[in-house]
Amino acid sequence: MTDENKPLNFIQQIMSNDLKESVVNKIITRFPPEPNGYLHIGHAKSICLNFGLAEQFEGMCHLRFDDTNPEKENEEFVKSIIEDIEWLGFKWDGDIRYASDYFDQFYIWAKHLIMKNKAYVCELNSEEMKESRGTLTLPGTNSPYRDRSIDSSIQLLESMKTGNIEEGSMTLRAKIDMSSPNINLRDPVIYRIKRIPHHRAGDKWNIYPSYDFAHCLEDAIEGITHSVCTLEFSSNRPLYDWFIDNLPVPSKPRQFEFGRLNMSYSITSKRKLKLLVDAGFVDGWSDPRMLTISGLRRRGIPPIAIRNFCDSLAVAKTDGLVDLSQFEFFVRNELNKSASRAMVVINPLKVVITNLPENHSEDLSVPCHPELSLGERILPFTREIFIDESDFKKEYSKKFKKKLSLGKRVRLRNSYIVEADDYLENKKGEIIQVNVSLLPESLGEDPADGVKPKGVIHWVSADKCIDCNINLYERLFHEPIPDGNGRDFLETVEPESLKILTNCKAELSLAQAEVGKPYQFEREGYFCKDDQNSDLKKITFNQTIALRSNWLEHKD
RNA sequence: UGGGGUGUGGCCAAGCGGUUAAGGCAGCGGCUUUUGAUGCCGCCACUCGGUGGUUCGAAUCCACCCACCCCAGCCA
Repeated sequence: MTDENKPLNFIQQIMSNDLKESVVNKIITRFPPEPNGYLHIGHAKSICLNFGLAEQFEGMCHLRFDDTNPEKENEEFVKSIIEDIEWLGFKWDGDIRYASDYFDQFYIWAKHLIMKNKAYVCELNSEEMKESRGTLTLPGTNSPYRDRSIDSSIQLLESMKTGNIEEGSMTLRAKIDMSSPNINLRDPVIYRIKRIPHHRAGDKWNIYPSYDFAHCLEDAIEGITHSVCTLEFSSNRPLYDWFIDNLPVPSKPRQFEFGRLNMSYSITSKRKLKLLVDAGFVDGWSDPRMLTISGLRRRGIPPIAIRNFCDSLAVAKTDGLVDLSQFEFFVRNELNKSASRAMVVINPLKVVITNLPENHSEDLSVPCHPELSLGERILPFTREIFIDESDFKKEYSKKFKKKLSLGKRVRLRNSYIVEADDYLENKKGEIIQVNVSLLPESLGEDPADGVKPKGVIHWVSADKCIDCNINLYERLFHEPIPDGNGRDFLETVEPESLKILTNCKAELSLAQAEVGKPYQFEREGYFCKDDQNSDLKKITFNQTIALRSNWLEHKD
């Protein structure tokens, strides 16, 4: 799985060293999602990192839901997260864990801090607390409740817990240093009152632990050795260490931060993705235009492509912007290897092969892949076929040499060579039919006269095909950094990013297309059957990604 | 602005005092091809945010400066 030629990243170096010097004897990592939204490609990087590290160093990786805020969390999100991790192909060690399983222990440790005079119940409301916290340059001032007695804090915490105190009126705070240059250390909140039930803990609690208090303790309880998170938590690390140092925890985990993944023309923020979903800009969390794991799945991107992409990413402390094309490379690379080939005409134009009898029908057996033995499929070849509108033009031009024009010939992919004789137009001057003649001996052979066609085009039998819809996608945002320089990212949403084509013609074999299986529609791109808009009458295919094209109009 | 972090080609990134400054993506040129796909070949930083210094030798060490990111939720 891991490439030995690749130099170790800084976390691997630390782990390798910790093992060598017996700082730890086994690496234990964790992936700790908050169930308040769906996972996206940024999480995939973290998943691949944490699970990958555990595998590489023969350690363990836990899956733990950081469910400390019942206001935003629910079971739907828990379910989707589990589904996405499994789909990516990872298996966590032991049972699924939940921060809420440790609530009793957290409470005991909170009282422990009070007893050691390291925490106190504060009656400042949020505005007052904000004022007394100071600013980046000014130190904060001590809360008037900072020196209240230990007994009083213990009693008030108990009342907070049992639901006798109004929300927002009291908090439990760590007693650290109101003048610390690190604002996180200015008596941070440990517990806040939320008199709402928890999706797992029920109505047992009216107070819930804050992230900073809970996260390090969860890690310590589970024996996590290396708690890997993203860069924005760097200034929380001293607080992480403070709790670990001041509580009788069973182990001493350490936190390490790496740069999160940003992708051009995309949003990798759960909060902002939720905005897109809630405002109806997209078709739910699994809209194929979003880089959510479920969106990528619905779009037909193989999990291995996501993993290979994530593994190619640097684990460092720089926060860069990865070009979407870098991801697309891994998608095409995987799909080219694994996708079955098929022919689908997206904008059909009727072609009549005039030198074939009316009822001509010939079954061509053709391979499903140019190199791999993925089997064969039957292609019915008949007198009337469809080709794509863009593959015929009356006049030949050098630029158009690979396509069909009057007097010129092309190869029908997997079939015969035809030559265009004439065409029919409607009143509007649109071409509605092309008449061609077929070169009889040209199946699998070069033409007898030695004039080889320059191009190959795809086609579908007009009578023996299926109708289908095709969803074509463009990037969801028209700015490389949708939320760049203070802009509202919703304003950069591209309204035309989904194009639905309803008159497409697919080869017969695609009637049996399976959801989750990738297909290459030759000369067009990669597609998959949509799991939401396909029915027995008509299938919808989602475009995964177009084929690369080096062909430029201005050349030739 | 106090604190924390980061600056190597269009993008990502290796580099850890002595290399002609890896590699990938993108781009460009060519060959092959019954997918203008794939594959293959070639090109693409006299220079590492800037300026000084240390050294026989600096992207790597030191000093100062500049730019960008994160922290002032009872979010995570």
